Amino acid sequence: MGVVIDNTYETVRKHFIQYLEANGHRKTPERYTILKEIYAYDGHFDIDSLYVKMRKAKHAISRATLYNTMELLLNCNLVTKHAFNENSAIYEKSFHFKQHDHILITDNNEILEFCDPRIEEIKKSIETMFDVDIIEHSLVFYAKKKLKENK
Amino acid sequence: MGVVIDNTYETVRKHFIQYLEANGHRKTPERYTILKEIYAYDGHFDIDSLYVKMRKAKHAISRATLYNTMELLLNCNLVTKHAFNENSAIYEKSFHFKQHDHILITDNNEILEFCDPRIEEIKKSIETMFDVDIIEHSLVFYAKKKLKENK
DNA sequence: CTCAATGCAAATCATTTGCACACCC
DNA sequence: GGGTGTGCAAATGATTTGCATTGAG
Repeated sequence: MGVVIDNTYETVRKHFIQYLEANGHRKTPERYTILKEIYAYDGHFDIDSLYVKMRKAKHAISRATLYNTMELLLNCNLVTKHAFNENSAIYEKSFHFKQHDHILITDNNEILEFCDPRIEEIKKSIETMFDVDIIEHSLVFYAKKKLKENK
Repeated sequence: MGVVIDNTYETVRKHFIQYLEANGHRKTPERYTILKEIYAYDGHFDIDSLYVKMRKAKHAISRATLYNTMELLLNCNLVTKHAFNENSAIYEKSFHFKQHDHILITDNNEILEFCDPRIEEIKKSIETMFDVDIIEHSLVFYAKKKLKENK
């Protein structure tokens, strides 16, 4: 019961290779390294965190290459990009992961995830009402943790 | 039937004055000018557009002051700030306007607005499920206009 | 008078770009 | 070999900051 989803690095790498070949991009070691490090992340990350991670792992990969490669990974849907805060973009790996939306705990910048089918319904209504095709959406709740009642 | 809502500049100005006094901020002419120009806007705007508008109206107000004042106006809920695109922030006046969410038409960066009560329901579910208080939310649909069927 | 607010210019920070060199194809 | 990809450093663009001056209270 339930679909077995395979998003191990090996599978994801194959997907990336397909994309690179289909679009005439070179298969450089840097690109694989970046993909691997991204898929080793548990949650969300920004470019600077990724850059530091690379440095610690002794990979001499420049920021320019990180930005370049993120563009490729976005195009083949292996990562997703968010603009939660106005400063730096936040990314997360996204291959075969269940689509979800986010809750930002403003106290500590913690990021939670949730799925709610009603968003899909709203989306359908909007498409009909405005005669548009919705390509994607972003729903973020900004919240505070409820204080424990120590009555 | 229905509540009469007053968001003329005069009323909004009173609200701003209350806020300034309550927080010990000075009532400078620049602040009133900025509020007035913002409320003369029909839709959304960014800081640069506002700056140019000021210049054309012969108001010698610096960008620094614009940024400062936006902060005050955000605090007293007279404007709302969005991060639709990752570059520059987008603002809109918000006093006693019906809360709404946005559709971004990616072809031409047009911004549409909609209200859907189901978001409020989702919000309540999330608050219960995660034991948090949601302060605000942001829902954006990125869409393309549907091509006319000329069959 | 005093200190917060302003205007200007310089500083910052994420991201982009230009260019010489490296290496995938 | 040829041209894309890379690293580096410089450029960009939005926003912030430092500081001398102004003016609201």
